[in-house]
Amino acid sequence: MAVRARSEERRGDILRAAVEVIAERGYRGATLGAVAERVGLTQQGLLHYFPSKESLLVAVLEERDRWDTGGGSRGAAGPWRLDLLDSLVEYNAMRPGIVQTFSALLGESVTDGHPAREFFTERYAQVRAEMTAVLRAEFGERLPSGLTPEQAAPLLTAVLDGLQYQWLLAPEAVDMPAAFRSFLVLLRGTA
Amino acid sequence: MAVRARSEERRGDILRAAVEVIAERGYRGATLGAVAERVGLTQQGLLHYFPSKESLLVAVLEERDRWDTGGGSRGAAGPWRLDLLDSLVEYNAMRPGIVQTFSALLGESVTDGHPAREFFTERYAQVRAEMTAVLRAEFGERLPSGLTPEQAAPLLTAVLDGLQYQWLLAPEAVDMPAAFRSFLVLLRGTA
DNA sequence: ATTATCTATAGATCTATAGATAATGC
DNA sequence: ATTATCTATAGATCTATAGATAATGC
Repeated sequence: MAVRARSEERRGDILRAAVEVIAERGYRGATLGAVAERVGLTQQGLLHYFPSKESLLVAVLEERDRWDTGGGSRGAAGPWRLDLLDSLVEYNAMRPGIVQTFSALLGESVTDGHPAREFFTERYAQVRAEMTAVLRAEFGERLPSGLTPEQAAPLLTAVLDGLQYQWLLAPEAVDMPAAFRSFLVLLRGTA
Repeated sequence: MAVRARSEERRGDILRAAVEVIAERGYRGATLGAVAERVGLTQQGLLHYFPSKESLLVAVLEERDRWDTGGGSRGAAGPWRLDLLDSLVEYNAMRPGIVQTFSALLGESVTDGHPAREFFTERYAQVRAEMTAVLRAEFGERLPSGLTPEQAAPLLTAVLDGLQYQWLLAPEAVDMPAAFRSFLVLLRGTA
């Protein structure tokens, strides 16, 4: 039990280090050696915990999934509300590292045969469905603009991602939370 | 003159091949050998035209700039209109390769010290300024929602990028041009 | 002369496998 | 026994430099 606990701890350390290194260099640019060094292991020592580079990426993505769906503020079915999304954006604005990791991975994932491609494809289908539910809960079948929740959901999703890139590239110039609130004004039809 | 012409042609071929390979593997994953092979050269032969991998990337980005600013439909100062943006999105939806190249590069560019980072930082500042001008031309100082053009411009930009990722990951599920038109509905306040 | 390409190769890395060694838990 | 790590290393690549060779334009 104690051993298992220590082992789990080690894996957790490695995952955190991997998230950092991916933020800095992307998945393709990340090396097992760089991740290992960050937790005080040799590259071969790291492979004891994750038998291949791809298995490490998969673990990072799985943790992300748990974080997304297990996080306290909502259940897996997602009782998100627009104002909670707002808080999420504010929260993200305080964690540039994680935002950078997943923005880099999303970008890479559109290339052919990328090991995260399927993850993101499924994830976005799910996010669109959730956003549709949020919008329906907030506005019913029609937003003030006349759009349906199904029409607005991909836009809401796109704004979240697109703002992240702009903010990562120019954090001084782009106030991500304020911009997101402006988008909510747009959805609600008026200030 | 004939030599210069042939040389320029070769460089153009190499650039096109580089755009393809970057779409498939990103910049970090792209190899000079893969690009060279696509134009029937050895890797060392390619280095005669571009002395380093980074110089090839720079040339790709410069060509993109020329394409963006030199394209027939507007001058460098950018007499864009919202309905022309609409056409641009439709045009992009027919060119998944190029969209993939620049979406992959944007994603990579947020990682530390990426050679395209400065390019994208400057480019987005410029795009936001242009979008602000477009919105001001269309709506004046206030959109129907009450937002200022400055507030709406990053959102317009974000939607363009975010929709591209969703579309690249699931072209069957996401109708990018239709979604963009929905966003225009949102900006205009009503259908 | 200059331009276009090629062969050879140095010098770096990277992932992953093999196998040894030490420490831990029954 | 099992777990945790390490050293050694095979096998692939990759970028970039050096220098030869052939072709083109004065």
